[in-house]
Amino acid sequence: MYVTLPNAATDTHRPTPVVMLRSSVPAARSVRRLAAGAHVFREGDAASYIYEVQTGTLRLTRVLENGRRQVIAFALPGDIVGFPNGDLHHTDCDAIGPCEVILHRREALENGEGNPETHRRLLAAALREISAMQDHFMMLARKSATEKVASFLMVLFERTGIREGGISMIELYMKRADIADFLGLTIETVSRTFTQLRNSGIISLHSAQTVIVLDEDRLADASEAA
Amino acid sequence: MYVTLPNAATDTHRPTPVVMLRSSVPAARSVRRLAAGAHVFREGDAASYIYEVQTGTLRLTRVLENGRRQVIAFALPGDIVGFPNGDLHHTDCDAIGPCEVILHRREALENGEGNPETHRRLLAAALREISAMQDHFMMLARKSATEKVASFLMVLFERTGIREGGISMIELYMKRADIADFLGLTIETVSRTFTQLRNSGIISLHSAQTVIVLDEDRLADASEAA
DNA sequence: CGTAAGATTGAATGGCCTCAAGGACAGTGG
DNA sequence: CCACTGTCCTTGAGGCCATTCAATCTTACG
Repeated sequence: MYVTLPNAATDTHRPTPVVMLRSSVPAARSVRRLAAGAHVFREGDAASYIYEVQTGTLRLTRVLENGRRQVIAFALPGDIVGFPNGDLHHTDCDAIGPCEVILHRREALENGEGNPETHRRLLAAALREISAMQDHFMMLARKSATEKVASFLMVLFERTGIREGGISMIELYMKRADIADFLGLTIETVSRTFTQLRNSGIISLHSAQTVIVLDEDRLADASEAA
Repeated sequence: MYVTLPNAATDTHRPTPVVMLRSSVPAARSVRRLAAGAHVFREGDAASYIYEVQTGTLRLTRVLENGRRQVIAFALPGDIVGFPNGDLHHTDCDAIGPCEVILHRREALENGEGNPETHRRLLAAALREISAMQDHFMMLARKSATEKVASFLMVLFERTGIREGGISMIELYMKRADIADFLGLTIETVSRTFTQLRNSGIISLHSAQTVIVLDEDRLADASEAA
């Protein structure tokens, strides 16, 4: 998942309904269940598979020797991760919570392996990935802390938000540290920004992990530039 | 071109020698010459072609309605740009100086169009692009102004630097504003950082566009964290 | 209840930005 | 040849936002 721009010309992630997934994936597909915290692959691992998230959330990270870390993306249901560069994976990937992922052999992307439809889907996912990352550049380079956090919540709400009895809520499966490393901020700044959005009456925090969206319009405003 | 990390596990851009390009591109390829400032494509244009830079430098940009701009990448000889998302281009692309680009039909990436070798090359370029952009995230999110500018000069030197009579130099075809929008800084900060590197004796400025690298080791040090 | 991990809040610093002015340089026309 | 002009680059002063360092609060869990 990337925090894209509201006005982006490309609709990067129309969330793929599970039903659609079922029909477009060969019956004999390989599915793996992952416990919370389980790693899918590590930087330097041989890239044998590409992974399609069915349920749960994956986290892609990169680390520098000096400890600085960057969360590249959160992969939500419908997202595809693990595109290789050469023969190796170039990020770490682990499950934030319990997950189900579909495994695609790398060859399915490279030559279709006899299934043109899968080939097309994987290639399209790779190209969509490029576009989404370009949008994400804007975030990291040009947005303020408030804009970043608000954008983050907007995207998360659009993709995994729940409306229930007139209440709009978001479950944050990731920790503050993950959000900070994803947005290029510190934990403290993320926390302060949540507090600020709360004091503004835009959101409410049922718990640290559960966000209630009180005013979607003002959240959208906060995610854009002044 | 992305400013990647020195310690990145992926060698994203082994500069492809022109000779190699020649041999791997079909003889009947389509080449286009571009004048300085000419645009290759604009956001929203139909993506009919993918472009491989042979000579010169291309600039990929994205703009927000409020004027904030992000330079996504500089494309140097050997780089491939214009990967579509859906049927459209999602960035602007123009030539910074006179350029020669090779045109590949979009179908060559999508189905090989009867040439498996070209298909393989384009797909590999797309995957390399993903990896390079992930590295670039580190830059935008986690590096200081000095580290950004030093990294930028390092990459540019590795890819287009000239050693001549014991002198190492870099031609900057792009303006300060382009560098700033690429690194997520302001023009003033980029200029000040150049001055600071000059005062440190790490570089020297023959002109605003010509950088002499006096101390490669210290430039490398400046590009990494403390 | 005690411990540990995560989240929040406070105070102070600093790095980058903003606003503003001046300098370098090429192109143009008198 | 030389002002004139526009563009780009540099430099300065001041302010703000995010960070850093540090302490407290919350929550989960044995």
